[in-house]
Amino acid sequence: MTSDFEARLRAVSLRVTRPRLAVMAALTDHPHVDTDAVIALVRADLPTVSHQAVYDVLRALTDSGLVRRIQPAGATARYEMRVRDNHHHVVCRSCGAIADVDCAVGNAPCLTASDDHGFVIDEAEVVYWGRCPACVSKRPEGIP
Amino acid sequence: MTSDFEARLRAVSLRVTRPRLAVMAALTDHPHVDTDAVIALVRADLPTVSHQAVYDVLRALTDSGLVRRIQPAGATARYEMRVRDNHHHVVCRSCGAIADVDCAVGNAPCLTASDDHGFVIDEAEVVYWGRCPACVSKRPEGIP
DNA sequence: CGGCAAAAGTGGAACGATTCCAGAAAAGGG
DNA sequence: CCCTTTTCTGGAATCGTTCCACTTTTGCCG
Repeated sequence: MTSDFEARLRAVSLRVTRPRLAVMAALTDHPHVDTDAVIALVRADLPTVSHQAVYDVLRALTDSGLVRRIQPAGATARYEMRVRDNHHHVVCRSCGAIADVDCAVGNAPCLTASDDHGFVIDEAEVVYWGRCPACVSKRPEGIP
Repeated sequence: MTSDFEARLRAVSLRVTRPRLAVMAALTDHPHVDTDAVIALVRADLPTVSHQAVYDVLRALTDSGLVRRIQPAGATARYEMRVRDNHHHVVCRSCGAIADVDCAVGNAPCLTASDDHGFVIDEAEVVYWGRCPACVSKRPEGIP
């Protein structure tokens, strides 16, 4: 597993460091976590890692395409390892929980805007907003 | 025009105040502006309005559905008056420019996730990422 | 028309996520 | 094993936004 992470890092010419491996392990076990959670998870293994290192690692991994950053409106950034498969997310308005959703209508339509205003579009991001099962059962009616 | 804004405010039982009318006028003339820009536009008419008043007004209008807040990942919040018509946005990766895009595939598919994980979904938000005509013509290749 | 309670606005301080910075440590090619 | 470059540390700074206590306005009501 670690050697897999190593290979992926080398494939994008990033050096293999303990903080990077720890971040990749954390994201593999915990999809959709925010930076604070990543810091906590990484420090469980490597207690001396600085918050800045985690920010740097997340940026390096995101820039090189090994990690995907998702940032629902009004929330802090979250990260996941699942990448390059055009999946989307459902976000709970009450508790912020996130779940994966495969592309609703296949591949093509998601990337096709009705009028692109001359923009060169390379990605269509879809966020479904609603309430998760737990929040719905707590309060069947509207948001608290 | 102002009387239209008044009517809309009263319709959602909000008091009619100068700052609120000024914000509505600013958003009508300038779609997709951020809070700073709204503050500047409002102060052109009412120089003494505090930044806090603008934040409060934007929140009140957004909560009551008169204004829509959009917040592309990694950018500050932006606001628009066009509301309740299920339109989406294209965002330029280089300069942050935003343009409106009508729903790509009609109404139904946009709200239909392939597997909703038990979430009660009430909205599907789509953001198209790419590069605007101006940025493409400046640097036809990748992002700077 | 003038008064009153509730709603809005003012100005300034506080906050939280993220970034900037300069120096120390570690990675990996020769 | 050494040297250059990349990465990490620790602390300060930034930026958008929110919190707070107090003052002003709005709009209902007599």
